[in-house]
Amino acid sequence: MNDIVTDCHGVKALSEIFKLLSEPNRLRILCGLGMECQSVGSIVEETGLSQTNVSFHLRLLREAGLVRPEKRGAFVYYCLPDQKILALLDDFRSWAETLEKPETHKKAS
Amino acid sequence: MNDIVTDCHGVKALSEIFKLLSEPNRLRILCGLGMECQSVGSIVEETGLSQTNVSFHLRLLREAGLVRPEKRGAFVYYCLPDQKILALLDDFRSWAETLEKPETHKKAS
DNA sequence: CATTCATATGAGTAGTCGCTTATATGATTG
DNA sequence: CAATCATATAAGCGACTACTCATATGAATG
Repeated sequence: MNDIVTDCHGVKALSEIFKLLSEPNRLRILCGLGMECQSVGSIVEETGLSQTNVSFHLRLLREAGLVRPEKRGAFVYYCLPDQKILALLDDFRSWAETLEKPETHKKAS
Repeated sequence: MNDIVTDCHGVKALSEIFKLLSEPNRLRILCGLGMECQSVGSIVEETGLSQTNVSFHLRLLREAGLVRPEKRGAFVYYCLPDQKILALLDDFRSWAETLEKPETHKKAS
């Protein structure tokens, strides 16, 4: 019995997570939530995105279970279900920094 | 310069990596490379994708440094630059399985 | 060198994504 | 309950993506 990785099952589900994380603004939202739960308005303020846009992204993250809403009066606070993702993101980032991109052969004609 | 980017630096680069990983076929290609370097033809066979399509995906992965080409006669073998990515993918996958997706409120009206 | 094999590139296209401009829901306050 | 605040949804548009077909490059072989 090989690894998940070796026989590649779960690829579809994994790719969907990555698709969510592939949007810079969504990634910023998640990063901002790292510290503590935040209201939508607070996220709007912090990111500089429109309220509509933030709501749009939050819905996608919410439906995937990447963030969890929490009603507090008229406000909705969004939280990370666990902190593990922050560590994962950090691992990924430090690994990504080690990647050597090949030369981009630009011809001076 | 008040920025979230200071908090979440590297977000742009990270999101680009995730975008590459967000395509199921690319993820499968990477998985297949986990064990050993493979020729393009071998990847085509293994994935069932068209040769053109595989070449297209390989270019993106190559340009990002996620795979490395290695000429062997008329063949080009593609390899992972390091095995770390396999561990990262596996970490991500097992974390993803713990995510609880919210109810999708279907009204039977 | 001409042909064949292995891979790469380019043009075109259907579908998806992210964002914007309205508008709706639902809670709070007077 | 009317008005306002906080958030969510809907429709539409431009940009991007993944794929296909056609073709190009470059190595191996006769």
